Amino acid sequence: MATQVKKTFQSPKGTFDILPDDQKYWEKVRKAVKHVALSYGFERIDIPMFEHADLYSTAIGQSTDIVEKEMYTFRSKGGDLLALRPEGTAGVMRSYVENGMLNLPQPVKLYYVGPMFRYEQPQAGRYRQHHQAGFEVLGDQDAVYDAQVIIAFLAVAQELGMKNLRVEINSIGCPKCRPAFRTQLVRFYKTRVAKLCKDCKRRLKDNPLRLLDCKEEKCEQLKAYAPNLIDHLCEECHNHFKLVFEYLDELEIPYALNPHLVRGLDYYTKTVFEVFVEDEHVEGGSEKTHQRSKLALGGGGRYDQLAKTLAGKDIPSVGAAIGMERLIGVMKRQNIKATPLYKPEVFLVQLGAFSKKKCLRLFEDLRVHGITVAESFGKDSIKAQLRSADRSAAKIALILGHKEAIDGMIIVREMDSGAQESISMEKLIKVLKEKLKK
RNA sequence: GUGGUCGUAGCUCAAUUGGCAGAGCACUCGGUUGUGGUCCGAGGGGUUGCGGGUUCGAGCCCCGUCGACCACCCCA
Repeated sequence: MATQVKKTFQSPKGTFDILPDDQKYWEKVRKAVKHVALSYGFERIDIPMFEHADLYSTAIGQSTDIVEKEMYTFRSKGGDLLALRPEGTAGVMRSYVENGMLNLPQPVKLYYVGPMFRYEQPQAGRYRQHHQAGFEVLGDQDAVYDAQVIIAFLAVAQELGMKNLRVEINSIGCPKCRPAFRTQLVRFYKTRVAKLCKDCKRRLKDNPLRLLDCKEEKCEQLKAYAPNLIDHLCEECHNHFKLVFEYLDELEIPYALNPHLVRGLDYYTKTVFEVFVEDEHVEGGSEKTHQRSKLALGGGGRYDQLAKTLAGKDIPSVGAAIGMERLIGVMKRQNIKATPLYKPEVFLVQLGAFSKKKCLRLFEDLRVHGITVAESFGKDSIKAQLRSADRSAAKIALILGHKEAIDGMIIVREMDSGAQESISMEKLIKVLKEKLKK
């Protein structure tokens, strides 16, 4: 062997392992998403984790941050320019068109769960590989679905027992009314350029709508006087927006109109929303102070223009995505419990080579009867095995000594009380099922 | 991409001015016949994130680098 060069491997920047101890939270979230999705009629779809890169640049927009600097693009050996998916909606729409879902009864409701990839500076709750659960309603323009997507989103959080949620909602208009508004906005800010922060000066040229999203103090002040999108919606957008409110009100969903809410993806039209949670998160590197702030759990909106951009088709749609890492982070901070996935019911203790072989068989018998068995076959001493049994939290230990193995008997020990009895092997399954109330 | 704080055992953290790298928890084994938890004892674990430099001597000082966290930016 060549000289050993020490290299300590770390998971790549912004990625992380989901360890066994944490799986229970992920399982709980996946279960809630699945249950809610199916109960609202969303069926599962799985799309590739990479697509042709131009699918995203066309769908999301050339001048968005995601496309400009956050995409993982690479060339395949065949020369195609591909990209790891930075979000789910574009791929779902591509699949809808490609698989002729236009011929299904409309709308088509789909949900997905899986990793997304963005090349960004990581922070807590922000990763280069993160996971989203998303709902999409494709092929219907009715405002009722804008509301339903929001309701489904909240239902997931509610099913998990989450508190302090708030929906912020806005309408960013459509190609009929937005350009006129944009012109007006630019006109307003052009006379006040001097008062803007340097980022907003840039935004004024590239993406004026985002001016409304700035958090700088001086820009905040200007915003108060800036023209409001919702005051300049065309009649169709206005009526649509009003209906969304009416549907949310009908179900008494608490929401707040945020006229400055703008989302960073080009494909949105009409309704946009984000769901926030009042969260306690750590601020400051060394001096850790806890500060309450609102954390975005996810968001979404209507994207009636996306299919036109992508395929020249008219497929009005609306969707939302939940950030799973953030959801789980909040669950932990709100002390929401998840039950462990692995809970052995009985622990098998073997003594001696003959017994060990018999136990291997017994393990199979118990397993096919639906009893979860744990073991530490690698250990020989009864002491070590019972210690493992104790830590496994199994209710019952089965002890098969050499003598019992020959006589066709086995010792059933209740771990809590320490009471134990020797019974014949034939009765074992029956006795265990009684004790475990199966 | 820019700036700030921080990296010591699996985890939580010590180590005086630059002077022998430690503790608790966890893990493994033992406390005499085939019985766990409590208790007692022992053991395994570290190139102090990594690479250079200064120094008789570096966990500590300097430079670089990687990573985590925070802010900007943006978002989930």
